[in-house]
Amino acid sequence: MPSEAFPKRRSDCPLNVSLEIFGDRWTLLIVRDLLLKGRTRFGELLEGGEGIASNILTQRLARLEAHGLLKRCRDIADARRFTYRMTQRGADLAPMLYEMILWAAQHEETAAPPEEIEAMQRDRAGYLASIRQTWADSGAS
Amino acid sequence: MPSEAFPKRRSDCPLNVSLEIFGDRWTLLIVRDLLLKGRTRFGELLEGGEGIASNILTQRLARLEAHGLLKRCRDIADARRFTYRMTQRGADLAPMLYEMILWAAQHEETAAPPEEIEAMQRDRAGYLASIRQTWADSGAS
DNA sequence: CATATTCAATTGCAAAATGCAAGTGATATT
DNA sequence: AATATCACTTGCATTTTGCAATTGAATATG
Repeated sequence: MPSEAFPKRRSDCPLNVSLEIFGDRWTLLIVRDLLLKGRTRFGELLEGGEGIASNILTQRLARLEAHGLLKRCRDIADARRFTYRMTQRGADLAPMLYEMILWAAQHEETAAPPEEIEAMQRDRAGYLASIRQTWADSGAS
Repeated sequence: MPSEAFPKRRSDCPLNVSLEIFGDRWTLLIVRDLLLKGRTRFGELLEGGEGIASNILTQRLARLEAHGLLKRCRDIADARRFTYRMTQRGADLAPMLYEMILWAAQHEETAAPPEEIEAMQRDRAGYLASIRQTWADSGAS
């Protein structure tokens, strides 16, 4: 019997599988903050800029953890705290994020500085490498 | 005052902009059928495999059209029908779809044949070119 | 012409997800 | 001991979704 985090799939099409894991308005914003902005704590994620509610954040973090995209650990220094870090599996979403960001920046008016977008476009590999760096710096194992 | 299809943005972050346009469980499945499977009609999209409801399909098609990702035309042969085709703007989502498909196929059990995934991975440019071909064949202008 | 069928879309209504404010318990700080 | 912080959790109103039945326009059939 499928649990809450793993309801029965509508189909096994890989695109659908992706959408059932992170196809909603919030999940990838959390991934952005963890992977691209180097955030690690609940409170930091709450202030992500789009105003996610704490109950939604809790639920999405639990779902991402259940799918092995992030891991949740007690903070060593402060036992009230947890740290949230993307796993390798989760960090592998970077190329997809890159394409989503680039599409919007090219086709819509966004807050992304044009020169940054041009740099992204010019050096995709470099951009992805810098994400891997951010991720590694956050203390991923 | 923002219309229904264009509610006020939560933020102008390009990732958020993308998510506000197609960040839900259904929209990209429709894009998949239009762009990758060469479907063009409402009835074909209804039978996409995941069982989308007709009211959701109508709403998503309208939203995609409002954002200029597809265009809706009366069928020349049968005036009851409409044809739905991705625009260039919409077809530019192909690299993102590629990454979403690849991620799921690499990290989850999916219906995608492993040899197809390996071929995709080996020749990204070729895969994207074949999508452009499918799209062009559907009669896009 | 009359009837039936196809097509895209709409309606009604139940169920689920979301948004928001307030509250909880465990831990830390003073 | 008193207060503050942190990560949730709860309650409840609003919104979105899912599903089945239905609509009206256009087409096909007898």
